[in-house]
Order: sequence, then C-alpha cells, then structure tokens
Amino acid sequence: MSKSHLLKTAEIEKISHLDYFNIAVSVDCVIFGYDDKELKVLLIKSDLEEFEGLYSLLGDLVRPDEDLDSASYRILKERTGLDDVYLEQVHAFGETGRHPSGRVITIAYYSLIDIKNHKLQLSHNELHWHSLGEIRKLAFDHKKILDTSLRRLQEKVMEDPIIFNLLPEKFSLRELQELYESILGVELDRRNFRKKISVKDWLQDLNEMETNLSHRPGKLYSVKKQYQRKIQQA
Amino acid sequence: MSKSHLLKTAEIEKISHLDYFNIAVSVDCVIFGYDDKELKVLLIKSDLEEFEGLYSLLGDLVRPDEDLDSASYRILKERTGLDDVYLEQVHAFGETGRHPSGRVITIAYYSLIDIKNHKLQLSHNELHWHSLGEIRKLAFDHKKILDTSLRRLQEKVMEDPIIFNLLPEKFSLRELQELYESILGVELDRRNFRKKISVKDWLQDLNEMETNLSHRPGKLYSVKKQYQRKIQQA
DNA sequence: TCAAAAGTGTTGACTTTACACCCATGA
DNA sequence: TCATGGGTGTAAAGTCAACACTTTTGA
Repeated sequence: MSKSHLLKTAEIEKISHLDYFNIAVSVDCVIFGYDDKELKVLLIKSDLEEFEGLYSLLGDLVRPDEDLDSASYRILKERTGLDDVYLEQVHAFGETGRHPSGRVITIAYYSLIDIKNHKLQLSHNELHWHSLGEIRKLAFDHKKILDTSLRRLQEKVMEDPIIFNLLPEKFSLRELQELYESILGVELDRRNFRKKISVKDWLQDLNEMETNLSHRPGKLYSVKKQYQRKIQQA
Repeated sequence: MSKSHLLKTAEIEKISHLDYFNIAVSVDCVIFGYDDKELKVLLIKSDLEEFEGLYSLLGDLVRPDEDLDSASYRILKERTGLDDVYLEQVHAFGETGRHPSGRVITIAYYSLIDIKNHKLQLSHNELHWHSLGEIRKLAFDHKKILDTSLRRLQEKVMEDPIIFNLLPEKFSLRELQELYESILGVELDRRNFRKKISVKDWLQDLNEMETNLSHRPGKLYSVKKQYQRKIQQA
C-alpha cells in the first residue's frame, strides 16, 4: 500500500483478515440528563484495571451488521431501557493510544433524556448520574469526549428545539430557563430570556399552572407537537 | 454480547479475529480549492465497477498504527504533494450498505488548499478539480459527504480565519469577497462586506497594489501572521 | 403580612442592511 | 474618453442588554 488507492473488491478479499481489519470500532454515548437543577451525565465504573476507580461513558463495539446510529440506539436501549431518545453524532476519536488494549476508534454521540419521567434500571451495573461540574477525570479519553459533546450541545441548544428532551412533558418557563443556564453555564435575564423564547415559537401554552408551591405558581408549557420528534437523522 | 459491556483486555483477545474486527475504517478527504472564481473539489475516477463512470473523494484505509488525523494528512500528502494544509474532521459515515464490497466506516475530513500556488501532480491517476455546482452524483455516499462538508465549511467560514488557505498569499478584497460568495452561495454588498472583514482584524495591509489589470487596481492584503497556522488540532 | 417567585416594557447601545457617488487605471 | 472595478459613509431598521415594579400564592 505504498501508493494508496481506494478500496476495491479484490483488495477487500485480499486483506480481509489482515491488518486493516485489526481496528475495532465502538460507539460511546454521552447521555445527558437534568435533575435537581444540574446537568448530569450517565457514567459507569470502568472495569479495566488501567482505569481502576475511574468512570467512563457508556459504549460498546459496533456490530458488523449495524449502522453507527443503530449501535448508539442499541446502547441507550440496553442501558436505560429508553428507545425514544434524542441522539446526535459528535465526533470520531481515533488516536492510536486511546485504548490500552488495542486499536479502537470510537464514534461519540450525545443523547438527551428526561431523568425523572423514565425510571431507569440503574441498580445493577454501577451506573450513576454525575453532575457535570464534579467530573474531573474519566477513563480513556472520555473527558475529552464529554467536553466536546457539551460544547456541541451548547452550540445547538439555542438554534434547535432539542432541549425539551431533557424536561418532563410539562414545565414552567423558570424550569426551562434554569436548564438553559445549566447547559450554557451563564445566568440569563428573565425578561430577555422570555422574549427570546417567545420569538422562537416553540412552546404550547397549556393553560395550566404549577401546583404545590409555596409561592406564586407559574404557567405550564409543553413543546409544540411539531417539535416533539426526538429521533433525528444525521 | 446480549448484555453489552465495555471492551476489556480479555475480551479484546477473545474476539480479536472474530466479527468485531470485520469492519474496516477509512478516511475520505473533501479537498476544496478555489480557481476561476469557483469553488472546486478534487475527485478521482472510481475504480469500482459498481460505480463505473462516477467520481469519488480521495480516501484510503486507516492503518492500524496511525491516528485518524494522520491518515487524512497522509492521503493529502500522497495525492497532492502538500503537507501544509488545513484539515478538519466533519463526520463519521457508517451505514452498513455504504460500501458495496463490505463493511467500511469512513471518517470524513475537509481540507482547504490553494490550487494555484501549489502545482499538484495530477497527471497520473485520474484526479481532477470539479466545480461544485456541476457535481450531481458521486460514488458511494460521497455526495452526501460532500454536502455535509460544504455545510460545515459554510458555518465555519465567517467565524474563523480559515478561508485564506484557499487563496494565494496576496489577494485583494474583491478576490476575498468573491471567494466568500462562492462558498456561501450568496451575493454580498461590497461596502458591508469590507466593514465586516475589517472588524475581524484578520488582514495585513501589504501596501501593494494589484498589477496588470485593465482597471483601477486594488490594494493587496495577506492574512496576519498569527492566523496563518494552517494545521489545527481537533 | 411576609417571603418567594411570576409576570411584564422601555430605553439606549449596538449591529445590520440598503444604498450612490467619485476615483484610478488601461485600452 | 470610456469601461471597469476600487474605495468610501450614512441613515433607518432591527437586535440585544440592562433594568424595577406589581401580582399571586402559601406559610
């Protein structure tokens, strides 16, 4: 292969079990959730000794007969039981040294799910929600993957109505604003925020109010039907 | 693997020559150039019979011991002789059916090069510059890759000083504006364009003028030194 | 009646757009 | 002197940021 060329049928057959296939492909999911006024990410304890005590993202090898997108859906389904989730590809991470056991290229996805309304089976396997602010170090290059994914989420969140995947069906403007603040890491002015959101016309006024509060209740909204589809194509 | 888990050393060994490595990884480069007031892309005639007569992007399999970024540099170097180029990863394309000969996941990069000032060795291998407007169909899913890459370039080009990689060292504001127009596919107002560019403070006034024109010559500029680094990290 | 958060408009600063005339050059 | 594009400013519209008071509720 000193003179490179495109992959041809004949070549595929020649090299089928040679070096070029000694690269494994995995998918890693940055699963974001929002609870207790904090943005969280779902992590599992790493089972590699090299990363003893560290957490890692949820990932798995891609099967030879499944699309990348399908692989990320499968991981989400297996890990959280959820199959109606927002998922978006972020980046491919493929440095030679990134996996201690061999050459593994990973395609990172991020996902947005509503922690509260879907009761996850997190008990078995050491799967837990971690506040973003508290994460210092992760196994593999997963901290870098997490940082890249968060940046992508920040870029996207004012453009497209994807944030609602992190909230229950009904929410108040205050809850929505607090969520934006957690994601963007800034404080927003209430009046300006409401104006900005109202211009986007994403929200359906439910004519309902919050209940069980020790102060004046706010109106409840949901995202309009046409923006509810969670599954989006790459 | 009915219950998924992370890759462990033991597992890597177990499955080493099994199905999980029957996925090949390639890199495809969308090499943009600018000439004759048109945005172009470097394509090669596909050598697969399935794609008889179609062109495809430049790509190659990733070697087990090279980073993804290095693979894309290698392809560019081998194909164009250039080793000081701007390259950015765009997206991973991995649908099961995308390659007729087997499972190949590809990581797409786009690259910006100055057609005029680097004389490429394009004679051998059927490598040619194609105007973007004229490309209807490409081999594999390369049309989709091209479209995605162009969209990314469009998003990036007003934010960061990367456009200068497409121009010779010295250029006039008119040339720069025409290039922006080709990339964005819109017409720009001359006065407003100049204001916008001047605010960004990317340009060095060379105190030189265009020559050999049949009309009033414009001033020549170059990009400021601090924005000249072409190689950027992911 | 108090505490807590809901709800709501205006002003000034800044940014963006639209638009037209004179100038320098070579043919 | 003509054709071609170079170079420049202003006004109006729109967007963004800062900011304070009244209302509703439960305790």
